[in-house]
Amino acid sequence: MRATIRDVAKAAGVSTATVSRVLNKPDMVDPETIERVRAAMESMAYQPSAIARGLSAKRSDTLGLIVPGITDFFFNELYKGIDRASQQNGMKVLLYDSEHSRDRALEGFSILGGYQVSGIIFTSKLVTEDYDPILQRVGVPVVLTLTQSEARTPVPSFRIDEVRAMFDVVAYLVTRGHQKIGMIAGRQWDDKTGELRLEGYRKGLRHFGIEYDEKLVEYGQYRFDDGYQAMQRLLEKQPNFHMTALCTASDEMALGAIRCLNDNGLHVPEDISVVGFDDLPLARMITPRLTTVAQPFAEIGEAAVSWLVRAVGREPSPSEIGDYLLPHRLVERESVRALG
Amino acid sequence: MRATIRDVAKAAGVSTATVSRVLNKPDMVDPETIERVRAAMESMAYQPSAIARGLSAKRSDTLGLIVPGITDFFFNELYKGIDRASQQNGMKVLLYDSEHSRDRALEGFSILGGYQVSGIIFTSKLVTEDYDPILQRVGVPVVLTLTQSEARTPVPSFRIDEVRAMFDVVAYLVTRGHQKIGMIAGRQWDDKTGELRLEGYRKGLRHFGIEYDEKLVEYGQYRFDDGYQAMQRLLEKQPNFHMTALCTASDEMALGAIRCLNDNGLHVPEDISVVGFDDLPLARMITPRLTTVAQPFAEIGEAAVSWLVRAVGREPSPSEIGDYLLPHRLVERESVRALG
DNA sequence: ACTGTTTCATAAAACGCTTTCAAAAAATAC
DNA sequence: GTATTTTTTGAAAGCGTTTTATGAAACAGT
Repeated sequence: MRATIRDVAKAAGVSTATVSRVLNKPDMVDPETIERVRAAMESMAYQPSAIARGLSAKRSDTLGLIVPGITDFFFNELYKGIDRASQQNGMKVLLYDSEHSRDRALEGFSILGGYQVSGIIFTSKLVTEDYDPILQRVGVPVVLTLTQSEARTPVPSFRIDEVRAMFDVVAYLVTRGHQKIGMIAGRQWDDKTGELRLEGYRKGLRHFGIEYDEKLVEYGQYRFDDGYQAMQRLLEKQPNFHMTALCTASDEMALGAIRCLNDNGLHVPEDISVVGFDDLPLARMITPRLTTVAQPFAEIGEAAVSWLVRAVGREPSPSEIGDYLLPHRLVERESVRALG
Repeated sequence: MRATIRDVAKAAGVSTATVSRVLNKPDMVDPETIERVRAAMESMAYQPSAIARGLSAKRSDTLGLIVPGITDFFFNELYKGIDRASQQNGMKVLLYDSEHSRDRALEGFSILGGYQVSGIIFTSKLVTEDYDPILQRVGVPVVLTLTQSEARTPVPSFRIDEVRAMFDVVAYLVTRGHQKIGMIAGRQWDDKTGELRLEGYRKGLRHFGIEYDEKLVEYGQYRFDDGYQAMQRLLEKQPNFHMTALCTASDEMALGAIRCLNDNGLHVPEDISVVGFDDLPLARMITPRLTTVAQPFAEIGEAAVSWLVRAVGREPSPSEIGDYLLPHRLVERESVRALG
């Protein structure tokens, strides 16, 4: 049997209220008493029940995290930031994998609600209007990371400037002498991110007076196999291959594309330059080291947690609810060749 | 305000006990009443408080997972298995990152205990005798995955036969004509796994009458940079390079070694063959595709959860507490060249 | 009609904590 | 010294469930 607060109280010769106070607001209790209570706790290895505390105090010091898929390669970095910041604020994190399903995501809000989480971090899927009812009802602050909202309920989002990031990639490529620049873009039913990156690509081309050629663009859902297949289609669309550089909407797809190119006897960056997106840890591990856009995943996670911690228990002012764009960075490595 | 069980009871014209029963043991209540209660729940979007339930029932339907580091590449696959199995059993998972620190790991047990978890999955770090006190005290079943125990408290472990796996690698290499086989092994203060894999390597060599040469062996702590540096040392130790194949204790270190070789103008598998260990998702993504030992991470996670679910609430018989060795598999890809 | 069983539902007591309210004790003011 | 404020403590209510007695109601069997 675990020791309860009553056991500690009895051992220290005080009431449970006092024990509770030395735990939560020690400045309200006599230093000498604190000492006695602490000793009692120590001696019986007392660990307060987070559950009971949660029930009583109506806050659980727990944050809920909803991710679309635990196996997404960016998850680890994002979680690292969230975990770090949570810890600093004395919070635990409850993880929920929505498995890329809208229904499971919705369910996630309910379930996390059942755990009395103090706030919820929702990741990576566009939040559409049909989230409104649940968003209204959930009763705790919600923040978005790596995505944004189209719902009417105002929700802050933490991400990078996708358009600008992809624009930067194109600019970088053009500077290195590339003109025939293709793209493997992201696209799925609830994906705004994909759109934005594509927009950045088009904007880049336009800015440098390059015409948009849809034969140079294919789509995938961010995973390795999608990248591989998209590259395959790109290759088939133009037998006389003349693309000199390729942007992608994710490092994983970049990897897929590179694998596909290799399988077709093409080399990176000799035959074609490739730029990734994300800067996953593995980007610097592969050969050639991948030039890519670094998303500050950990920082995004930390920022989201900080916001949540600040927002819990009070109504955040409208000015606090907006899009927080964190700085991205183009990491030059070896997968891009300067032309001519 | 969230609706409580009392609200539902009132709306349905029954007592809270009845509502609780339709939730937990519907077979004890009249179908008609169930209907009424269900309707009431529906109408007020009732979500039971997992917290209150946990406090009252003294079980939280939550499993605790302690991992050494969230950014370890194998984490995702393991978690996938754990999450899947947990869900099937109506359990949630609470994650705790010990950050490779023994103290944090110990603390993890306490904290998870505070959340009334029904069981704990401990991962990847050798459990030594100093875990005994906490293991005794924790009061819920504990299982180990990807590691084993030297503590006196009996704890089951789910992993592969490390020795055999590495033996298989050597055998595979020898069959392909390799004789000068090096290894980048794992080793850290609390690492049994590293020892076992090294043992398998030595056993393999012995079996095929190859002499163990310590100049062909270096150590690292499983991460990419460790592999890179170990390879560097290997290269320095023998200027007239004559190793034809290299086993590694992890895919990440294999990647590091390959990067290092590439940086030194050596190619895989033309100049040297490399075998990884783990079969991380990225093993099939890189060029060359990595030949490696597949650990059934997801299955290990599932098995661990199943065991836990079976064990909760009763004293598991001694025969159930042992080492569960799940089958590994050597995945042939492209990083090994057949000699001669 | 009178027991004896089932079946279904309720009232009320936990579960381990926090927190409000009020009182006791100590410190300060006059 | 008493009156007033401040500090420190305790009793008890409550958080939203589950669960244990316990009791009505319904149904047999005689």
